[in-house]
Amino acid sequence: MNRSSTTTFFAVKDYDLAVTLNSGQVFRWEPDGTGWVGVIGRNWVRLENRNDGIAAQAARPVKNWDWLASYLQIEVNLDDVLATFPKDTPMRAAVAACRGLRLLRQDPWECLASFILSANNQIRRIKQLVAVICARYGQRVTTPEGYPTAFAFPTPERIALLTERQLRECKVGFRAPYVLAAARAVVNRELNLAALGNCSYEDARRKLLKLPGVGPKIADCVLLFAYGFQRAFPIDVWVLRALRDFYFAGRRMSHGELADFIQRHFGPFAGYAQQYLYHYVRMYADRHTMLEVPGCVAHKAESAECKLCIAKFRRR
DNA sequence: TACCAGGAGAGCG
DNA sequence: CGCTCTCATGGT
Repeated sequence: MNRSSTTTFFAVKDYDLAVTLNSGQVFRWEPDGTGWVGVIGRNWVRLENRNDGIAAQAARPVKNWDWLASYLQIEVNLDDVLATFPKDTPMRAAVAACRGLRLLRQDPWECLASFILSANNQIRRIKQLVAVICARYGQRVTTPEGYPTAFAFPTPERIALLTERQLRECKVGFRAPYVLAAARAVVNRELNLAALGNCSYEDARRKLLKLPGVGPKIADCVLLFAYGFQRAFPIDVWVLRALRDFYFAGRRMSHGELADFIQRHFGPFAGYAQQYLYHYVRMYADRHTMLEVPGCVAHKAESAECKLCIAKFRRR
């Protein structure tokens, strides 16, 4: 039995915190020197990469760190995941560019509410919205000496008590009634988030899709990032561009054609592969560089239909 | 100024 | 089914 301590260490290889915490799957982490500070549940945490793993610091002594190991998915052997990816050129390039990218296992309610806020929004702004909502309505959590105050993500009970107006005052815009409806659905037991993990992927997805403001993309984000359904394959604008340009020569695809291809091509860890594609194309966007991907069929053919390359180019 | 953002709902043919 | 418009808001 380990002694209670405010610090611990996870021996793990191929785990890059910067890539993982900035890959658009979570909105609660801020850089702190050479590490990262965030709140998981009611716990303030600081994480830092070491050569041979991850050093963690909490605000209070911790006896059992299982909750953090689960959140970080420490036990996942990344090589086993990567080995299942298709061996095509775009996936190879994405894996090479995103070394150490992992999928977290987040709290379902926080994940659901956060991704409802993500609709037609930008990551930078989603982070701001979440921070404001936590600061305004979340419970304050203990922080170590010298660190600014930190807040937990507000419970569905707390959100359900708010008015749409109060949420709009947090600048969430048209998403206000959606967040409110989700909170109320959880509180009045129309939706049992804890039970979704025991459902099949299809059942869980159907139940999430009943919520207003939750469509296929947001449902798949929650199923992948909070429940670990590895089949879930969120398709946002960037992933759609990546699929279209990498695998369909820049032409438009029907929904059926797309779903068919994804199921056939990406294997048992399709959701993981999706995250690599997403972060891969997005990291070039942030650098304002034109994406010259070996394997980008449309680009290789110098077709004007390579929307991904055009998008990068126009961002300069 | 116009367009975009880890979308989804409503109205239309 | 598939298309288009709209929904707040802030950044480029």
